[in-house]
Amino acid sequence: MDIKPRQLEIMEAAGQLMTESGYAALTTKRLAERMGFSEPALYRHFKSKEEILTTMLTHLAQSMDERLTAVSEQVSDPAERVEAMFESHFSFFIENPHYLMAIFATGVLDQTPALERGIVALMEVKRRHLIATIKDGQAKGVFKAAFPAELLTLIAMGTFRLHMLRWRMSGRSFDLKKKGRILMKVVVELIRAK
Amino acid sequence: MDIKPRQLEIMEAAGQLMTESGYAALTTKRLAERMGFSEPALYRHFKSKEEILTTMLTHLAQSMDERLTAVSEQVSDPAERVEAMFESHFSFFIENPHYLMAIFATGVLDQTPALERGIVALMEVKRRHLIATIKDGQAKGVFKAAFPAELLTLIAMGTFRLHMLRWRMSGRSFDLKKKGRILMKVVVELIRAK
DNA sequence: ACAAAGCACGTTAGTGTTCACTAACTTAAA
DNA sequence: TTTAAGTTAGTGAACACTAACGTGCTTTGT
Repeated sequence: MDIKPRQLEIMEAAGQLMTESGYAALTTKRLAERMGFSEPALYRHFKSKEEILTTMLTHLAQSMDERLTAVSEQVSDPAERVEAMFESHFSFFIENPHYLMAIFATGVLDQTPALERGIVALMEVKRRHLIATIKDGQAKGVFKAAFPAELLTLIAMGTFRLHMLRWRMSGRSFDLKKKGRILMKVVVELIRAK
Repeated sequence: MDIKPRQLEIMEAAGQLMTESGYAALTTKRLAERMGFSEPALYRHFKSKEEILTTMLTHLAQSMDERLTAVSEQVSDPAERVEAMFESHFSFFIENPHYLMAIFATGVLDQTPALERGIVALMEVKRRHLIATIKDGQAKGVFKAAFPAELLTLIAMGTFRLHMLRWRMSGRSFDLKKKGRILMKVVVELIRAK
């Protein structure tokens, strides 16, 4: 499925609205307003509001997969690779803040199974890359092998997510990337084999 | 502010609806239906829908504060205390599943500042208790002193939150407490001074 | 070469549904 | 007789979405 420029604009505007003021703020009226055209014009580009969001999520999952694959190819040391992956995340979300909704929207979207599935799929992409790296690190003796890689992965992802959430709840009052780099470095040091 | 029995019933029903099917599922119509009376009867007990939710959040924050204070008094060893705190959390949410909404609803409620504030306050309660315990542990040489207690706290809380989220997204398909106990034990071992 | 047909992308006006909440009345107990 | 806790009926506002129409560009048949 290829995405047309206008569709991309709409997705960006939709993400902006959600990121700024939450899921409930994303109404067809406001979205059309921000796009500078009338409400029904939206339906020339997407068949429903739900389709806008599912398209965003699959698009995001794909680009994240590519990004993390690139990081894996470029950074060979597992510890450095874990840090690079999160660094890449921070950069991405700072450059594409309209996609932040995918991280914060959990639990909002439960009434629409398609959206829930999209979010789960996105988390699975990140998990897959991270767990592979941590297992690699354990095999190479870089990370502690005494604990299951699944649990270490969960710790790293959970830390990342809460960091993002706190950044948002604070009204973006601190440097996400700078603090995040320090934080994820602590996580890496904690799981590093001494 | 004391809470009447009928108010408690309504809060419980509201929490159930949200926990089962998300925030959007909580409508005055459905809530009245579940309570077995008509919609306007709700307004004899709460002046608005928002008040139901803010009351729930402050009520929860208070009971959580008491619970964590009790744990702190009963368990003196910092490492054991951290584990006991999360153990207490798991037990509480299994016994009071209607309060799960407070953990999952983040980002849903942004349009209503009062709710956002309630959620932030709740997280602060948990954070305050946890950080005090971790600092205590660092002072006693139980936890690694090389990293700021703030960051270790964030790692522990983030891990807990993601564990809860995964439990929910899996359709409660695993034993929250059993897996959670193992997971939080790993976190404690990671931050333990060797 | 060029009109006709089709299509992409807008418009205005309006659909039915659902929402949180209110007005006014009833009833039983204190 | 006041009050707490219900009722029926209905409010306006917001929601996602549709019908029908306009208009200019591109493709196509001859």
